[in-house]
Amino acid sequence: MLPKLLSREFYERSPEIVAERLLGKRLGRKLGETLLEGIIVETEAYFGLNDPASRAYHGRKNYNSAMWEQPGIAFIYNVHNNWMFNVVAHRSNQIGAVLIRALEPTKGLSVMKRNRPVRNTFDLTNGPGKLTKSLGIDKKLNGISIVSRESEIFITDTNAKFETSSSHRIGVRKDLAKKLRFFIKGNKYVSR
DNA sequence: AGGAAGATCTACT
DNA sequence: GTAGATCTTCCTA
Repeated sequence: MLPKLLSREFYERSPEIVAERLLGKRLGRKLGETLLEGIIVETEAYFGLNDPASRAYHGRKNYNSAMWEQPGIAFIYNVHNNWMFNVVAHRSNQIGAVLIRALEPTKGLSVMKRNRPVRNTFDLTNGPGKLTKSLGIDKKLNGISIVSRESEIFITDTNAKFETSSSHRIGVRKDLAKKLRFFIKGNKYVSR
């Protein structure tokens, strides 16, 4: 039996809830015939106009418009020459996204290493810019749906059990009072 | 034309 | 652990 694909409804909740619930889920990336896969081990939630760390803070622009659109699509943008992969997540008529910060790679490691040559397997996907490089994700995939099995990127459910923890978001200049970074406790692929 | 950015790498103490 | 260079993308002017 195929693992259960996360539906549109999964993403139609506050980014904070979705960020926490995405931990332990399986992220699949189809590259032609090849399937790359990893477990999501670290995420961050971003809100809209009231969140100074959010790409949406300064209002809707060409590059950030995905954050206003339908939950369950990819939102990809560049920072310091690194692509950031986010999933759009918010309640209806709101704004928000979840940044995928780190994965534990499970399938297609040799292809990932070709995309991003590193000595140590731990360095393959333990940061937001690293995992997009390893998985071959860039702006071309901005706005694609990830709630169909035909998608180039999709996320499936697992029944893994683990402990989670949270902290303030990494690298942001002005963070909110809430802790919006979530990670799997003790996982070796968490970025720090 | 200039600047800022949710990062990463390298080279250190 | 921390500091500095990086040299893309998209913003504002």
